[in-house]
Amino acid sequence: MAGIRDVARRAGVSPATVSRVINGTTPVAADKRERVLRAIEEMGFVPNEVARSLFKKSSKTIGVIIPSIRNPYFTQLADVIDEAAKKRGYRIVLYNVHHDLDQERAALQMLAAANADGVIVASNNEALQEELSQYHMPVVVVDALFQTQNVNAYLYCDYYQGGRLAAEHLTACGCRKLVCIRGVQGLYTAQARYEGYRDYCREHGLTEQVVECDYDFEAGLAMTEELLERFPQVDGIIACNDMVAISVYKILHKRNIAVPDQIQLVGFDDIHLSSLISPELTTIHQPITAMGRRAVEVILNEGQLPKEGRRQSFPVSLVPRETTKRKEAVL
Amino acid sequence: MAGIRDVARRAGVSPATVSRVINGTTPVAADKRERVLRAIEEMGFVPNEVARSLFKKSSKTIGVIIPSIRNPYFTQLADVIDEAAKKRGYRIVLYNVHHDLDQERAALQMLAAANADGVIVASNNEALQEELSQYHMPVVVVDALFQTQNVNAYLYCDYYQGGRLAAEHLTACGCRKLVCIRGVQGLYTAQARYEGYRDYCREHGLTEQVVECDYDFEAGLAMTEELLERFPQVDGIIACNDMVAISVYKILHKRNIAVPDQIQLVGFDDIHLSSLISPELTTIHQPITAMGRRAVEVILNEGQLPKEGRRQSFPVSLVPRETTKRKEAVL
DNA sequence: TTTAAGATTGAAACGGGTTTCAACAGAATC
DNA sequence: GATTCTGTTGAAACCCGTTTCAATCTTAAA
Repeated sequence: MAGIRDVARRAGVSPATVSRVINGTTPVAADKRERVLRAIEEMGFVPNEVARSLFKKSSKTIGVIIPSIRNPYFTQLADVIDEAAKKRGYRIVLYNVHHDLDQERAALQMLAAANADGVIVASNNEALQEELSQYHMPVVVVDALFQTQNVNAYLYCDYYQGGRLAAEHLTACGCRKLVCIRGVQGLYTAQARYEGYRDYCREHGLTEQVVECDYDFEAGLAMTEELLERFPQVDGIIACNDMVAISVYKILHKRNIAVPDQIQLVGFDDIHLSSLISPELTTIHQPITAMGRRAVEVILNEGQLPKEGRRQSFPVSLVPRETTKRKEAVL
Repeated sequence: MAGIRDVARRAGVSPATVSRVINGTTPVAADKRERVLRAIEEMGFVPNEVARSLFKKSSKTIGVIIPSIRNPYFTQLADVIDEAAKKRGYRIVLYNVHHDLDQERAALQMLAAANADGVIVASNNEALQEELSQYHMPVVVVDALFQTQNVNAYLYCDYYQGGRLAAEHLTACGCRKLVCIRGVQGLYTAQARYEGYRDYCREHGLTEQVVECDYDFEAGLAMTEELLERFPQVDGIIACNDMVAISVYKILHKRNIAVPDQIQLVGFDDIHLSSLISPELTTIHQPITAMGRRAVEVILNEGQLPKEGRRQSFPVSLVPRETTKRKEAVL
């Protein structure tokens, strides 16, 4: 492994000069630059990133912490962040913390110890929010919202409006017995969706019917069975996310319940998959791409940062597809 | 940011002693150890991982290079590797190289420069195989196979057998006009699957019908249209992977072609998703979990390493589900 | 021609743990 | 009591690019 001193010796200059050639920090005489470049080429020298980042206190790395690599919502987000980061010469380190607080804490600590230039956290552990500021690097929380101010930004969607839209759409499509599968309590993202649904129901004289479910499909499968047990007359289901919606569909399909004819279904997130499966899933679109890109901007301190409360909300929209009847058809 | 020298001062010992307490490399007198631990606690000291890895030339990191983070096959693999690595105190750094040779080369270089302890490559660029050995770290190639020997191991499946199994199953289920959607030529994994299909056809007097397609679903959608155009009488389709199979189903569904009644369908990989969608996908199972775990073992040099040719093949199996008719039903 | 200003360059310090090496203390052996 | 061995400990070197600082060399202004 050739080091910068080897290159320097071969080129007949000092290590400092080699460094300057590599980084272009200070002009170097043309002939020396030439010799240095040739030596680098000949020796296949690649500067050691560890040594470099030890001094610079930057590793050109952005940490991305996601609760599950199995949920396409998060991999899609990670993909967007990855692309945005690479465009600026940064790389991302993806930490899959399996919804586990300790793993998340460990990831944060590792990132701090690895001189990461920032962390994007797509995780909901309120317990950790307090600790986030002690690491001296920019932190952006995506898809969650808390009261604490020790984070550079919260990027989230108008989940409340999403809940409303879903309920409204199902109603417009003819449903009268809506059931909301809400995410586990305590999560803002889950709570807000539910409240949107709840308020819409109250305003329109519909009965609230709620079950609670984790964000993954195993939970979705089990919960759907229970849901059908408890609410046999259901004609419209709002799932807490697309993966759960897909599980719901699976159970309905297995039981020969026609979608959307007997029961209509709305998901949440609008992951790619939801338009790829058959039938295509009606869902609430989250601007994942915009959120991911924004997260990178905030980390790298570009453009206008969110001021008041360090929060930035993104709009959601309903994407009508095949698991609900077309509104026109209903009229 | 407290450093080891700060801790040492506070505990009234030398930095060397603090280091010894942290790493347990040399016995330290009980009272001093006590003072050091207290100082660490009080100052919230976390050793700087960069400095540590600069000296140790190890960063407790395993690089994982995947061609696409959108394909669940790779994220599932990454998840398994992640779990196996964490169990041993290593972390993974996931590089999503978007099927791009330059990005892959850059990832490798970064990993080398970052003192990674090894790299698991799930990518098929033969061009890169030659370069792999120049990085002085263990490299394991998963889901690919080449002639070069400058890699610690190749872990792959019996794709050929997979191709045969798929053809055999479809035939057993009553299909006579099989079409194979094979992956792009030049990839061993794609070639072997195709050859299994081809040989089975030849042995049983079936006509070979082949189209070629990238491994992602956009390509799958387009290719299915073309396939139906070129082979209107098709009654059985073998897709190069599950994502493509899902796209195929989507098009068939859209055209009101019944699966499995009119056309039967077999995927490849057996990603989680294939049993989650409706109808559940009949597919060729790859032991992703076993491969991922093995990859980590090889990187960390545990257990018996593959000897002859540094290759290790894993068996595949056919998982009959809902996109093919049950064999019994046919008999 | 002289002086001030600017461009290059290398020696050495630096960042922050880790390890080597020599020194010292107390214990065991003769 | 002298000697050897074992257990502890700190000073300093080390890992390897980067940067500071002062020195050297040009070039331009006076």
